[in-house]
Amino acid sequence: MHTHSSGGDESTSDLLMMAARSMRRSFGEVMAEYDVTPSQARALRAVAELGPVRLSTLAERLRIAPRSATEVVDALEERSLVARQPDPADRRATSVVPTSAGTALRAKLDEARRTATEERLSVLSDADRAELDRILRLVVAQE
Amino acid sequence: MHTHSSGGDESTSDLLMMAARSMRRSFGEVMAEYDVTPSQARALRAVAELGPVRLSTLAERLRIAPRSATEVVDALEERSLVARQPDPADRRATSVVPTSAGTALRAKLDEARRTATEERLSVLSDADRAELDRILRLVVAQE
DNA sequence: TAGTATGGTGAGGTTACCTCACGATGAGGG
DNA sequence: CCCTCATCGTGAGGTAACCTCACCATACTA
Repeated sequence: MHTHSSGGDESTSDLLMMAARSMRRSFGEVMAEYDVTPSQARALRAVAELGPVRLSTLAERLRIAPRSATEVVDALEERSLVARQPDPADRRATSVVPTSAGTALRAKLDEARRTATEERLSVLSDADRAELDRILRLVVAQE
Repeated sequence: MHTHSSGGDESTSDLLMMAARSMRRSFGEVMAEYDVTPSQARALRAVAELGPVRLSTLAERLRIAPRSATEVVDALEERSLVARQPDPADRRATSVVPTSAGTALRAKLDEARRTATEERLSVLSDADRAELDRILRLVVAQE
């Protein structure tokens, strides 16, 4: 059994989960201020990144069922953060585009998310920070 | 602006979130095999750790409303993984204890979780692993 | 002992998912 | 050309995991 630790009794993966959760939590608070739910924020982000995108493609990107993409797009459309457009190439499809308000909010949220999450890493020295970055990249890289 | 990276375009916190998500995903698959939902697994774990525990205390530990603790305990009780007992010290309160089946399942899940999450870290050398552990401990330590 | 606080739970609501069925459209074969 | 079959989005309806609010029984405090 591994015992790499020297402080508490949590395993390395526990620590990773704890760190991630605390970040999620603080970003969650920020999102709440903007009155946006996590799933809406994810979807807005994806739409802003993908430009005009089909619902099915968006669903795939968000790893949710197409039906669920319909729902979150409904919510964003109601807030005028995205708009539905007929896809010129396929009359069955609708493509989703961010409105200017959507793009603006996305930028704000992105900034807030960055701030909230990076804040948690601010205790680290530059060297530790770089080490963490390097090691996590190894972990994430495996296919 | 920080640019600690040398590989992709994700920030360090993004990487951390990505790693955590992939771990959650693989553990989720394992839990599904045992037909236990994530919240049930968390609650079972907490009950097993805390021994006989009041619902309100359990709620606090799980960071959910007392009413929600009632629900998850209902679910676990229905599966005979925990039992409700009258608290001898306070007749309003009920304390929750794991059954032997509950304790057994908890051990299995714990092992499965460990395997699933640690698997993701297995690409790391022992030195990197220890470094990651040390650095994450710093991040998590800030109350 | 009256008044207030606390422990658990019924009732009812929300979010974010899901599956299934369906109508509209597209694409390929005979 | 039309018939079949796949695909696109969505209505209908369901679930898990939360929530608040109201309530009753019990405990604590003055």
